Amino acid sequence: MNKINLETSINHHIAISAIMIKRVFYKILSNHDLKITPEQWVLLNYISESNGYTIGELSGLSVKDFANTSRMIQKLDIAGFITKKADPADKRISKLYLSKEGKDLIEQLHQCAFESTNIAIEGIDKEIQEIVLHTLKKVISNTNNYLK
Amino acid sequence: MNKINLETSINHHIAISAIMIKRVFYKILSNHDLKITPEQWVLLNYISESNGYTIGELSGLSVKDFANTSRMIQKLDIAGFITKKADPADKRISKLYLSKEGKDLIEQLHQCAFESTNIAIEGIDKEIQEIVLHTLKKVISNTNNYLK
DNA sequence: TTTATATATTTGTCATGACAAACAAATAGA
DNA sequence: TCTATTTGTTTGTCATGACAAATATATAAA
Repeated sequence: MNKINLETSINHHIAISAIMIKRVFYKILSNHDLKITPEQWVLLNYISESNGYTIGELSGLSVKDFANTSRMIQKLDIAGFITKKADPADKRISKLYLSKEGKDLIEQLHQCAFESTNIAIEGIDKEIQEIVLHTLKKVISNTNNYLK
Repeated sequence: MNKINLETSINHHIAISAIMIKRVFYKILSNHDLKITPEQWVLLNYISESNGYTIGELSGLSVKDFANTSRMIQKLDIAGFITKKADPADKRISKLYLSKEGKDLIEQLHQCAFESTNIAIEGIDKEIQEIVLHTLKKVISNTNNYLK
């Protein structure tokens, strides 16, 4: 039998790393008294980088389920960090923008993301970081191809 | 400002990889008609490796929240894959064992885990895999130290 | 134009993750 | 022994992930 050993499984360690990184990010956000989640931060970050993304576009960019993205956007909207502008040409869609509060928030979020990244990669050579990043992109592409 | 670029962020790519790997695992489990989740598989795997873990021990091993581990164990118990044996010396704890059904299941799960691992790491050199594994362990240790 | 299909989004449900609170049993201290 | 604290576990709540179904609008086909 092909028995998996979790202790030497890259898949498993990616999963654990992801959980731990998210916990650190949560902690840092909490330390900064920011009422936002790591997942919401990803969406806000994409919205801040371009004007007028739709929920569908954000869902694709952030690799999140369409339905869940829709709900997260609702929360960001209710919290007042984004504004939705209905598209006159297509009544199904809205385009998303950062509000003033969202713009203020995103500045602080970049700082939090910076802190959590530094904690995670502390003591890891730049060269190694490049190798790992490249390998993770390969993993993402492998899994993406399988799921297509 | 220290602006994070998600496209070159190791943290972000670890998160995305974890999501994609889980999707592949879900898909494979579904293909095999196995009514179990990737998270439950991790718990079952630990239970299969040693006799009589408690929920607390499993929670630590699997890096999962105690409360969530407790609920997942309830589900595995209800589904009939494990059995709980009350400890006569300490009435607070139960020790967990695989049932006959659980033992049958774990064989198939190893095969699924093997498949999903192969899909994820296809085309990645053994050497690189070692580097990535080692780096992920460093990330886990870094984040763990921060959260302590 | 009318109907069928495709697209964008929302809603519902169940499993899991984080976190706080409740509980019961075990253990330490007065 | 009795009380306080610790330990192991369970329950409650909210956010997210997966997935199915519903809804509304757009577009293509007849």
